Amino acid sequence: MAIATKPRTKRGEQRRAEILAAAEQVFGTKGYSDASVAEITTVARTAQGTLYIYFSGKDEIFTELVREMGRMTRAKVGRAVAGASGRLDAERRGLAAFLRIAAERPALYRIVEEARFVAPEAYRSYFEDFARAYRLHLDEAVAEGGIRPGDNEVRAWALMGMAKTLGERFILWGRETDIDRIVDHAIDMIDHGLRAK
Amino acid sequence: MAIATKPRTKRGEQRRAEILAAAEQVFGTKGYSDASVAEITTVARTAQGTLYIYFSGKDEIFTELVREMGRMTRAKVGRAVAGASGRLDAERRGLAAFLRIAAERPALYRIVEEARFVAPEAYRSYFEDFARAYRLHLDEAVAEGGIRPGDNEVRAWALMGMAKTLGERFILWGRETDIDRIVDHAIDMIDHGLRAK
DNA sequence: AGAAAACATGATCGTTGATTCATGTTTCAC
DNA sequence: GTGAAACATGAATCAACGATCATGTTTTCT
Repeated sequence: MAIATKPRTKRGEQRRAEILAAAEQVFGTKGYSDASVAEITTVARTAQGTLYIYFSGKDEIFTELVREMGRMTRAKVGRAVAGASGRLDAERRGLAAFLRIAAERPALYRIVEEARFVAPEAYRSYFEDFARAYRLHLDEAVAEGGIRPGDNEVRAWALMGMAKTLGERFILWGRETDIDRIVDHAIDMIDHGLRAK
Repeated sequence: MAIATKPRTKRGEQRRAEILAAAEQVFGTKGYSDASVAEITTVARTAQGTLYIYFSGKDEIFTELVREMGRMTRAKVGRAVAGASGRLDAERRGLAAFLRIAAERPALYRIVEEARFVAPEAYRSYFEDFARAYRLHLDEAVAEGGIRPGDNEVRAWALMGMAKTLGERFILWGRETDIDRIVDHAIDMIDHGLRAK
């Protein structure tokens, strides 16, 4: 696999973006191994060889999509959480933002999950980066008395796991349109726990 | 792909089991597509053709492993939860049992997750069967006043998601040996929620 | 013991699909 | 406007691997 170069012209940028968009669609619907380079380039309306100008191979283009999802998720969730009134409000906004991403880019969502097997490095850093930030926010909230003390590393991963699985079940499979309904119920549990008063 | 038959002799039973065990190991370490039938049969110390006496193909043996994980998880978690003093104790025992399975059979754990892409039907029924039972137990607990009312479908999936992700992070990646520590912290959140009193 | 069914073998077949590259076209700096 | 660099093409290559099957061995049943 030869090394690929960054595009140096406007046309190049565009081609690369077209190929990425096509790859998102094809990987997202067929999965990594059923997706062929031939199909990706057909959808992108380019020749097969063109893909290798911008990417070193099938796996690199896949990994790049995982990175894109990482950037997007950090940006959107970060923005959503920015104006929150406290940690529990931030949890609500963050979860809602995440589920909205799943609804808008289901292909990208699946790609990240499949990355666990196709691009384990990229998968791990996606979640570890997210967890690191998550944990820090929880630590701050504990310090400020907004939430009860506890193990925030465990909490961060538990909360990410909830979000992932709710997305899979209600957005990807269930095509739930009322995201707020899911968020309300999940947040109620995160907020108060299950124990009867 | 020809249809495969159930073994009719003791030797047959044993061979099939040997092949399944080899497949668990190979699929679990290399993943579905990097695992070759040749390697599975080498590990099982049989000829390649032998695999096709018991399984119709590479995908069927993989699916069978997902079913095995389903049976084992239902059995072990069911047994663990049986003597619980209430729903919250059942949550604790169930989560602990699940994480112990992840520690004992990490290959099987990975296989189930990869099934999402390799054998989606098997993957869905694994989790939907589990969710159905989970939800019923939560419904009962609400009826008996053991836990607060709420949407138990959302709760069941949220709780399964927590368990899955904690297993991945702390058992598969972190090789955490103190399972009870993880369980304690997670259950504390499930029990009381995050909100400061 | 003998026959039939079940099981085991592994070399071969056939398909698939990622990657390459020689040739042609477009862009852009000067 | 011109030349060099960048970009585009798609047919050909090549390795990998799942599945098969004709032949041989073992088990079971009476």
